[in-house]
Amino acid sequence: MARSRGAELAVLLLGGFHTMVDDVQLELARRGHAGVRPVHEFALRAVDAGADTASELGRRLSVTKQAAAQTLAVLEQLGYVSRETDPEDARRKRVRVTPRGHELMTVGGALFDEVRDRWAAQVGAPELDALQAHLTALVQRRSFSADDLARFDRES
Amino acid sequence: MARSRGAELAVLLLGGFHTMVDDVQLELARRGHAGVRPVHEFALRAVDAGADTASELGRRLSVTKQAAAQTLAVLEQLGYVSRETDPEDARRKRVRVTPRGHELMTVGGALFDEVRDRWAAQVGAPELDALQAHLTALVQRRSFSADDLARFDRES
DNA sequence: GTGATTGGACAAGTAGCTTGTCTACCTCTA
DNA sequence: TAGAGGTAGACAAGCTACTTGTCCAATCAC
Repeated sequence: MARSRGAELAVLLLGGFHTMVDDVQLELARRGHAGVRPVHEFALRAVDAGADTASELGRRLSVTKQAAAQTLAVLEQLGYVSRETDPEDARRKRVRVTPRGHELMTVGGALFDEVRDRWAAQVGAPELDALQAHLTALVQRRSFSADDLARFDRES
Repeated sequence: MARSRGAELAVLLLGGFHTMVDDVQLELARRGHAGVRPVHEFALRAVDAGADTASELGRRLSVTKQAAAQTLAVLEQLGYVSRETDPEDARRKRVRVTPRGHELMTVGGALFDEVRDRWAAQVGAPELDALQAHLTALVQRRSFSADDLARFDRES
């Protein structure tokens, strides 16, 4: 039974994501950022973009605040964020990205770009640009990256 | 901090996969196949393609045989596969896709194709064909779908 | 035949999420 | 200004899908 073109496409999309992430993660580990999962890096970006409490991060990532708090606990333990009580609202603990966290974001972004460059060399830059533009149009209704990332986890 | 084009692409790939799968899964549930996760459908295809024991399925999906056995137990409970001892090798329990299982594969494939058709209508059929062809070239080193799917799980 | 390999099963552990519950704190309004 | 309702965070228990470890029975290779 031949698989449908549609199912093939779905697998390719996931495979493509996975290919990129695996490459990046391997290289991140070599550069002193072992144990970082995709969700970590994207959660970090969300924090940096303003989701500076567990509850808010949970909303952005479409997970419960408890799950977000767990992610933040990991990020804190790895030294990527710090937490301090908010002087203006004693309920809150404000989360801030540490210098090491920013370094991870910078290095991670650069590594993703490197993978993309290799891809561009393989299929042609205009073709890859078109691919990305089309995907953007097709996926635009979806938020930030949200629960997509929340659902992508396990790591080697 | 602007996200890198590379990281954007990664998110788009995952988002695209997720968009397709969500649509298909919703419709499958409406058609009497509630509770089916992507890994189920793809495991079913692997079984149908010859991975007819738990150990072999585990190898194909890059998970342990125990994990594969658990997936098969779910598939069996949902009526998509049946298991019987192999008369030629008393260690084995041969797994076969039931008629209901084949129906799931057929319907699922058609639903994926429908999503793809909608996408083709949105960005143009030649453009989508090109996108898929390029992705195929970029991802070709990866196996079947393998651990990509094994890592994609949780469902609403 | 005997040792190594394989398939399947059982058990325990892990990771990351969930829901539920609780307390402390803030905000809005009568 | 008191009290109702909402929000932030923490703790606990439970779920799911995976893992590793162990075991036994059947088969294979020499």
